[in-house]
Amino acid sequence: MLTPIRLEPFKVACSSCNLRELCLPLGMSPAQVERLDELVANRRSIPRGDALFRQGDPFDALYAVRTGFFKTVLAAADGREQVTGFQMSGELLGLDGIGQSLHACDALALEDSTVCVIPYEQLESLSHELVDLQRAFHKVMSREIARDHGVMLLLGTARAEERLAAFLLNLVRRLHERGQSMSEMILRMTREEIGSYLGLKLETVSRTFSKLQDQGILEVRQRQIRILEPEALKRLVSEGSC
Amino acid sequence: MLTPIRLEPFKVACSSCNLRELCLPLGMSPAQVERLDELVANRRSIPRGDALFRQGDPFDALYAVRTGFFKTVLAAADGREQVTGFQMSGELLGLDGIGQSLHACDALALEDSTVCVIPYEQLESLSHELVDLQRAFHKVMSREIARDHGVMLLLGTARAEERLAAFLLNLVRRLHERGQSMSEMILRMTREEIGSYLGLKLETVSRTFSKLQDQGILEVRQRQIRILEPEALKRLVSEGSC
DNA sequence: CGCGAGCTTGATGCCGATCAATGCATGTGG
DNA sequence: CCACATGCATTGATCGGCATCAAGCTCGCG
Repeated sequence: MLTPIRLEPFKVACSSCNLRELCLPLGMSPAQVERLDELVANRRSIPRGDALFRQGDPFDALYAVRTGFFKTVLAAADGREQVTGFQMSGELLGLDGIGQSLHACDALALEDSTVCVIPYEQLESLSHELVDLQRAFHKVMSREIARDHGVMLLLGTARAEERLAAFLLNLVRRLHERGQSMSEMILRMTREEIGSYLGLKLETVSRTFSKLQDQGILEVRQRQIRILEPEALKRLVSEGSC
Repeated sequence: MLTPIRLEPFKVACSSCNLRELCLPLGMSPAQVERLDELVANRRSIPRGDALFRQGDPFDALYAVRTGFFKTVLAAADGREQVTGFQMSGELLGLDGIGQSLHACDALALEDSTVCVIPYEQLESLSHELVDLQRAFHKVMSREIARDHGVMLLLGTARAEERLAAFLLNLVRRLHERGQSMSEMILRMTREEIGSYLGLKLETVSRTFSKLQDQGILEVRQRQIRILEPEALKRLVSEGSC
């Protein structure tokens, strides 16, 4: 069943989007980005809690997060779930669906969000014309693969403290790239969702937050996190369990 | 430093390669596959234990395994390592290097192997001409992303028994697609490498093999594995820890 | 034949899961 | 405006699976 595409009353334009340095247009010339405008003509709004797409939905478009925040969730046969990623503005959703022409995971909005719809067939045609678009797209996919390998390393070898530290540093870096603070953030996801992403239970996530707070590395107030000792946090990641 | 490319005395041709249904040419017309022959002109031999490329090497080509067996390894700052994948004939190596134009992991031959060299610049140009090549390449990358997400699910939620069961079923399926037995295989990797891939210690891998043997599900003789009860093995995977 | 890499098996300990209770913020209806 | 419900987070007590440490074992190979 096709997920309905809701047309917004006004046009989107990559060429005038302030996310173009964080999104697909990265590395493309202004003239080429204008060609992208033909392609990315539609937006869609997703209220908090709703799915952008679900595992098994037919794949016919990629999505770029414009505003808001998403998680992607993979479900196993027996019902267990794993959060495979959190996506913020400028990041692409749906890359894992190309291979089977079906979406491979659920994408759920963690807050009211808007996305740009990138019809995949058209992306293929256009990247056929624009070498730089092709190149940019390949880089996006490749970086996703490299990111996933990093997560596998984390899940395979790191202790709870290190997992959480790496997660927070990654999150705050991406937020900083989007103009927010380097040391403070408001988490969009629950402890349970963090735990699912990191291969931990929510109680462990909560305890680890408390421990990092006791050590004076973080200040934790619900979902408001302030990093007091960024160096100590980085040390946790780079020194592993020593 | 560039890894030297050794030219083989005779030409490689995708169009006459018996791996074309498992490799990049999947889904391309015979005429188009012939165009690939221009591109994939070189082979390289890698003796067992040697690296095809290493983390940080400049990226300028992808590699398709022709014969043999590889592992890819990601190293953390503190020296810990994680095997991120095992690759057999027809599978591509180096996809995670496109994004940074540097190889993101080590690729090591687990037995004497040969690979086809796919110069990346030329792959970009040619896939610019051949829509079906572009499409096939996107699918390969997308499937790698989906595979990685599956591994993340395994690492995040599964117990040792289930991890090993899923690993063995995946391996035997891929070997079967290459004409080998559905129930028997010879492992190319050590217990330690399996453990690294699955986020377990080698002792746990060994114990789990023994347990599955005691249960009559497997017959284990060193690296020779026979699956006696495929259904029981599948049940371990789909029912999780219940 | 003896060496060494890789594998198996046992004993013990620890990290994180599990079970359980309480706390805290937000929202809703009487 | 307060009582109560609900969802999320924190904290404690206990348990269990896997890691760790430590011997032996097997097999291929010089």
